Amino acid sequence: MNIKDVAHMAGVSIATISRVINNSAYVSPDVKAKIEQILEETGYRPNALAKELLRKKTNTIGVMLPRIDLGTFAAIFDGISEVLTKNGYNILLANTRDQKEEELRYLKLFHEKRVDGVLYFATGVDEEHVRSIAKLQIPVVIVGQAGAFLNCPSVRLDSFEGSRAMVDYLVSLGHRRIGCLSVPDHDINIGTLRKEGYCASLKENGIPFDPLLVITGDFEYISGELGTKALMENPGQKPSAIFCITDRLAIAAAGWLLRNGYRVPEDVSVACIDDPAILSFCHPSITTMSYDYLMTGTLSGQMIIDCIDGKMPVQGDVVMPGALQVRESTSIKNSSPR
Amino acid sequence: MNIKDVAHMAGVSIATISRVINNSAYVSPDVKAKIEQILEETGYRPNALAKELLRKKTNTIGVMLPRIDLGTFAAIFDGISEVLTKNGYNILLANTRDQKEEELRYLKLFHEKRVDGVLYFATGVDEEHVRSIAKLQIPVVIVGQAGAFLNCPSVRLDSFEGSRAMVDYLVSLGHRRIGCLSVPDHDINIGTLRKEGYCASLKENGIPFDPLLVITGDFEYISGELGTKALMENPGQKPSAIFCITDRLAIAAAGWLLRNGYRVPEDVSVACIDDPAILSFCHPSITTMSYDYLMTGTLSGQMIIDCIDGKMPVQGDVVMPGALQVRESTSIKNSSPR
DNA sequence: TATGCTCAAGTAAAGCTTTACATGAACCTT
DNA sequence: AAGGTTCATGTAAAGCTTTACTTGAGCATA
Repeated sequence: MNIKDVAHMAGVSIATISRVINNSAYVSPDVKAKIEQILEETGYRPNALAKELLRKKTNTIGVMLPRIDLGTFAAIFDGISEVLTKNGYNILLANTRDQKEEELRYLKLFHEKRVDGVLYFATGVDEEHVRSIAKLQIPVVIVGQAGAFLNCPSVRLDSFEGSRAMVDYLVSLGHRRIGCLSVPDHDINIGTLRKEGYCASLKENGIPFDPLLVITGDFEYISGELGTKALMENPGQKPSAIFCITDRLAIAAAGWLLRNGYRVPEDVSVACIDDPAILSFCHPSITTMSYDYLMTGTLSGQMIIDCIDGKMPVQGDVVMPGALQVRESTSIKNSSPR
Repeated sequence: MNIKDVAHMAGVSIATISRVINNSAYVSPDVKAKIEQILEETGYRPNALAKELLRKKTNTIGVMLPRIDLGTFAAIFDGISEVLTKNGYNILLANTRDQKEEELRYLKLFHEKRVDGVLYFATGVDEEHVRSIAKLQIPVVIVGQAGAFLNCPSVRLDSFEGSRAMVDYLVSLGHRRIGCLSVPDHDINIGTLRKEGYCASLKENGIPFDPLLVITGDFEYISGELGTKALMENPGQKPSAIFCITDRLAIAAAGWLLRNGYRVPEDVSVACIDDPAILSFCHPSITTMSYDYLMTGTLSGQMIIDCIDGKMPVQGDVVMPGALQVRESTSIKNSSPR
C-alpha cells in the first residue's frame, strides 16, 4: 500500500493525496473528504524512508550509551527522550554494554541511517573513535562524565568536584582512613575523575594516600561486596569510612558490612556518588552526591536540537553541580570502634 | 557525498562502487584497490534510507515498553538488544513512560518507519490499540505479563503462578495475616495477575480475604513506604508478612519497617516478585520470585526474528516460570511479636 | 467576445541505492 | 577466421515521497 494506490482508489493524483496528508495546500472539500475516508479505511501511512530520503532529514537522534540498565543512565535517558519526543525527534538507541567494538559498529550505523545528531555518553575514547565521530559530519553532544573532547558541546556531571566534596565531608566527620571502591581507569570513564577527586581531597586535608585503601573492581554489586571484604580483612588498619565511586558499590558495601557484624554508620560510614531513588529508601539510606539527572538529559537533548537547528548553544559546556545528600549511612567517626 | 560522487572520483560507474561495498560481485583487483582507498579517505557510507526503501526491509525492530528505568524491563531489554544486534537488527525504542497516548503515537511511527517487527511490552491495552497494531500488518510479539491477545505469539512471566507460590510460601512459614502492596488494575497490567495470585493462595489456604490488607499504590518506592505505613498503622491486626507485587515496593517496605523500629524478618517478613540484582545485595536481602529476564529478552528477540523470516515459532506462547529465592527478609512467624 | 486571472489538480523530477540486463573486449575452440 | 564464452563493467529501472511547475476550467473584466 503506497500513495499511488491511495490515489488510484480516490481517482486523483498522488500530489493531491500528499496535500491532504500534510495539509499543505488547499483541496476542495468533497475531494478532501473522500480522501480522508480512504485514508481511514486503509490505514495508509506515508513511508518515512522516502520522505526522509528526499528531505535529507530523518528526525532521528542516535543515542549511544554504555549501559541502559544503570539507574543514573536510565534517568538521564528519560530526560533525553522527553525532550526529543516533544520536539518531534525519534531515538535510535545504541546500548553498547560497555563494548568498545560495539561503539564503532553503532557509529557506522548512525552514519548510514543518517541520524540528524548524536548524543554520546562517552566511555572508552581513543583515536579511532574520535576519527569515526568526526567522519559523521553531524552535530554531536557529549553527555556524562568523561572530559570534553572533539570540540563538541557537552553536558557533564561535575564528578571531580563532587567526589572531592564528598571526601571532604567524610574528613569533616573525623574520618582519616577512608577506603575507596573504584574501577580501572585504562580509558577515560566515569570512575577516573571520581578517584582523582578522592585523591585531591586527601591531599588537601593532609592525609597520606594509601594504595591499600583503594580497591579496583567494576560497576557491579558483586564488586562492592568483594571490595569491602578486601578492605575490612586488610591486615593493616581498617577504614572507618568507605567512599564508593558509584551507587551500586555503596549498596553492596553496606550490605556486606551489616551482614558481617559491622554497624553502619556507627562502625563504618558509607558514602558514594550518584543518587538513584533507591538510596533514599533502603536502610540505612545512603549519603551521596546527587545530580539532577533529568535536567542533564533535557539539557543535552535541547542542546543537540539547537545544534541541528544551527543555533549554537550559548553555553558550550554545561557542568552539572552535585548536591550533597546527607543520609543515614554516615556519621562522626566513632572513637571507640567495635 | 553519495555513491555517485565516489564513482566520479574513481572514474567508474556507481554499480562498481556498490559491488565493492557489498562485495557482491567480482571486481578487478586494481579497480577494487583504488575504490577501497577512496572509500577510506572519504569515509563514505551508503545511505541506508535508499537501500531500505528499495529492499523493503529496514532491519529495524520497534520495541515498545512502558519504563526503561525499571530494573526488570532493562534486564529484559538487554536480552533483546543482544539477540537483535547479533542478528543485524537495530532498535527503535519507544519508551512510553506509562502514557497511553504515547503508545498510539509510537505505533504510528513504527508504521511510518516501516519497522520489520514489533516487540510490545503491553501495559494498557484497549480496542484502539488492538486496531492500531493490526493495521501495522507486520509481526508482533507480546512481551511481559499481560495476558496474550491479538493472536500474537508471546513470551510472558508466569506472574499468577509466581505470586501464588510466593504467598503459599509465606503461609507455610505460619503467616496468616499477609499484607499486599499492589497497583490499580484499571488496565491489564503487571499487577493484576499478581494480585490474583495472592487472592488464589489465600483462598486455597482457607484464609479469608481482608480488603484492609491490600493497599493500592503505584510502582514507585514512595508507594512502598506509604503502603507499609498504612498497613502497620492500621487499627486492626497488623500483618506479620507483606507481599509486594514488585521489587521496589519491597525495598521501600523493608526500609520503612527498619526505620520505624520493626525487625525484618523477626517482626515482619517481606517478600516480592521480580529479582533485580539489588535484592541479593541489600540488607536484609529480599525473598522473591525470580525470573530469567535475560532469557525472556533473548527468547522474544529470537521469536520476532523467526516471525519475520516466516518461520512460525514452534511454540507460540512461552511462559517463563518463576523460581523462589529464599533470602533474609522472610522467616517463620514469630509467635510473640514485639 | 477576447483576454487574463484564480483555482484545483496533475506531471515530473529529485533524493540514493541495488541489481537485472546489456555491452564490449579478450580469449578459446574447431 | 568465425563463432562462442567468460569477464569486467556500464545502463537504467524501481522503490515512494514531496513540491516546483504546468495545465485547463471557469469566471471576471474591458
